[in-house]
Amino acid sequence: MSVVKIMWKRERRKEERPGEIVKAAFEAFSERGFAATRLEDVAALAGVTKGTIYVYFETKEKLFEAMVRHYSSRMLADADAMLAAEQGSCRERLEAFLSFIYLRCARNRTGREIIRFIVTESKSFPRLVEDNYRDFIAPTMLLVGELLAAGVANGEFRKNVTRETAEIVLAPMVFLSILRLILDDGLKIDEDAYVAAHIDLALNGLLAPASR
Amino acid sequence: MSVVKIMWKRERRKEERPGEIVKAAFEAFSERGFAATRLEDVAALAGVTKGTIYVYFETKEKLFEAMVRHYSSRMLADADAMLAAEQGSCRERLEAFLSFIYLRCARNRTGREIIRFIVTESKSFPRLVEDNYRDFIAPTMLLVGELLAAGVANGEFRKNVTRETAEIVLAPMVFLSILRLILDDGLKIDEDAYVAAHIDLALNGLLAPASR
Amino acid sequence: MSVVKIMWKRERRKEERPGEIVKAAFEAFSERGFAATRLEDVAALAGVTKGTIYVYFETKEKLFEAMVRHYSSRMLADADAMLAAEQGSCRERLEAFLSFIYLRCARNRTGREIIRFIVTESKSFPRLVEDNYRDFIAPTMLLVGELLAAGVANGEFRKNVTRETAEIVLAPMVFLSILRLILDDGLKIDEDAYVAAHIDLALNGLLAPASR
Amino acid sequence: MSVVKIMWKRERRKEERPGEIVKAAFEAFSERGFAATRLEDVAALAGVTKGTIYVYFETKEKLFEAMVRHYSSRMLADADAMLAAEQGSCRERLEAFLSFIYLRCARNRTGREIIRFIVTESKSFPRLVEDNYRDFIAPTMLLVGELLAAGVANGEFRKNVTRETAEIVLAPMVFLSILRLILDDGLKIDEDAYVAAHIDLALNGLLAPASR
DNA sequence: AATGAATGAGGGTTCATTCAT
DNA sequence: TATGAATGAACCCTCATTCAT
Repeated sequence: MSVVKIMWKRERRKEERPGEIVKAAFEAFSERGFAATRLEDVAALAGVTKGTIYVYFETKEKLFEAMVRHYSSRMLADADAMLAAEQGSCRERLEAFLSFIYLRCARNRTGREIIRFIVTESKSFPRLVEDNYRDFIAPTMLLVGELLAAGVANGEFRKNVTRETAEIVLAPMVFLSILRLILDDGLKIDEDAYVAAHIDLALNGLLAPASR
Repeated sequence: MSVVKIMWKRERRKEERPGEIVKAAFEAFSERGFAATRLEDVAALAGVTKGTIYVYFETKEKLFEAMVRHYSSRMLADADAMLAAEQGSCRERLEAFLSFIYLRCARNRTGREIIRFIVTESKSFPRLVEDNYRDFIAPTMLLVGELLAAGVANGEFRKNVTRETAEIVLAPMVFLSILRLILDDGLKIDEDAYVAAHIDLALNGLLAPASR
Repeated sequence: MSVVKIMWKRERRKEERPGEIVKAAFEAFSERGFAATRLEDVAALAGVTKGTIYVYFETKEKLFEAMVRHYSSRMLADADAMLAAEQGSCRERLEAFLSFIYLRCARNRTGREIIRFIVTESKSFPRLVEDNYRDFIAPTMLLVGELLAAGVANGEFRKNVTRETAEIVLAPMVFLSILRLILDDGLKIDEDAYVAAHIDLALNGLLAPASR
Repeated sequence: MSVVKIMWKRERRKEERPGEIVKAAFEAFSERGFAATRLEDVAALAGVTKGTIYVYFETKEKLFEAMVRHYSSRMLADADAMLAAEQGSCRERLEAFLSFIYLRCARNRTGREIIRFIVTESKSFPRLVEDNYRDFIAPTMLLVGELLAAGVANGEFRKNVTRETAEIVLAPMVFLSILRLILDDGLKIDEDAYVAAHIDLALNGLLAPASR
């Protein structure tokens, strides 16, 4: 394949190019952040030259935004449907949702890197935060909030669920993402055990029955 | 008289310069990240010129590292002492420790920005993560882990505390930091209520007594 | 039927393409000068794509030269014939020629822009000047010079007509062109009055009869 | 001198640098026009590196504007004073003024190149035309207009002096400038004879006394 | 003949770093 | 010690040109 490639000086692949460049941009920006990434690196990763990037993207900023949009767009997509589809008690539905979101965010490199982009570039790309908050974070919190409220209503959950509980319930997932992001392969954690511990703690708390 | 004054100013400055530059570096790097920050911005904030920075710091990288080291060094310092000093039940000590660490990290801009630096520059400054993990994150987890173990041992806490529980217990604090970092003043959360909800959930869990 | 039509369009296009490109080149190069004009602009104005230009012209330079040649070629064409055809006194013939050349150069956008090209690109395209001087400027001066000489010979004109008089007689026409070029619509001059004043001054001079 | 220069890797000449760069800019922009001139050429001519230019000028455009402003600022400066100081008849004062302005514009390379800049870059730098028209061209025309009006008033000049006469009287000077600009050393004209012929024609016209 | 995706050399601009003062 | 003029490597972006279709 690469031999053929070498023979073809100019490959014309209008359909595929943008996708390849966005993918390369994801890898490059993940590796070094927006400012420190050279467009030449993106180009090299995509197997094109610098100029080609500008055929499809106006500026480095626009490429970055397009890339984040591409990778975050599919995130919430079916979360809603998934939660709606889920049957059973609120507890079961919460467990299912947590498992689902772990899969989508923490245990999925794409999800983790999106989180990194948001933290890393929130100052330079305020829209990145705005969009993600509006389209992903806020709706997720809302979903969980409604689930919690339903649980309180039907007596499954304790009455002291508050406005902040959703954030607190989801926090361990974000934290695991962060730990993976900064420690990479250095993180020695059994993720299944982590998720199980998370669910257990969220549902049952630390206190022994006797202590209550 | 004015001669004496001028000399005084110079003498004092000599001592304070590095500190002023480190402070300026914190502000500048917080605002734009490492790569996008110009040494000239740091210099302007410090009230000196670019050249002066090189009197005290070899490179931009060294300045960044020195700055992070400076601001994170005092973090753990007294956490240990504080926890040791704390009396009372494990539950009380945990509550105290959580409050303490919220104060130190999430509700303190310096702490939050250190978290951002770690997430933002972990790839470019692996030592930053290594040092912080070794000196701060790991010890903190260890402290909490020991506290939890003690609570289990004396019957205060449930028996299913695991290796991962410490991370999960602390996660909401990190998540609050992240939310503040990315939403800045846009975050409409009552932090006292958040901390209270966090402690309540960690101790009691979601499930209503009847559901258990 | 539509097939025939389409073929017709193509056939006709084939003939017209170079002309359309040259026309577009004139507009584009007029607007921004040689260096600052992008071939893409020319293409867009011509209703073709960049590649098409290269079907007809080897380089940007060659296109520019062809364009200037095209628009300046017809300038002198009939000036000679016109002057030869003109009957009457030398004074009448000079008046006729000045009116003619105003029409051709100053009051005609094409003529003005050619003048601009010559001034603008004389350094980068020495041939442009050489060709225009040889084919247009020099012959024009010669024509006027001969007319002036004839006038001197037959007693119509004063005897102190010199080698430089032709340039001086024609200068106001060039100056008007320049003013139009740089002031565009901002030039508030009655061109008819200008031409009349020019002819009057050239023939009669400033001095009142009494002063001579 | 150059030996010394070679030994000094970095010359610090804050006072002289901007002037040297402006001078180099004049040479470079004269030679190739704004768009085709590389800042590196300017730097080389000024004996500095590209970066140094940006110590003193924000952009290439700003440098160009500063350069034109520098070289055209002194043009009108004393023209007014000169004309006011001039004694004698209107005819003598006009002759003196024409000689003066030939010296300032046509026979002075700086003056000629300013004229070229105005023609060349009028589209890209409208301010260049505006400023020069307001500060130089319009006042010059006004001066000459007043002189002509005075001459008409005192009977020296013919009564048919009009609004356009000033332009026509000055045109040969501009035309000589243009010819020099485009033909450079190729222009075989005796400038003294040209000026003399100009003045003679302007004053006396072409027509022989008998023809009037 | 016409297209337009792809190229890559080159230019404007930035900025960490140096060093004479 | 402090300065800031000067440097030059490097980066983003442009655009004339090529060439497979």
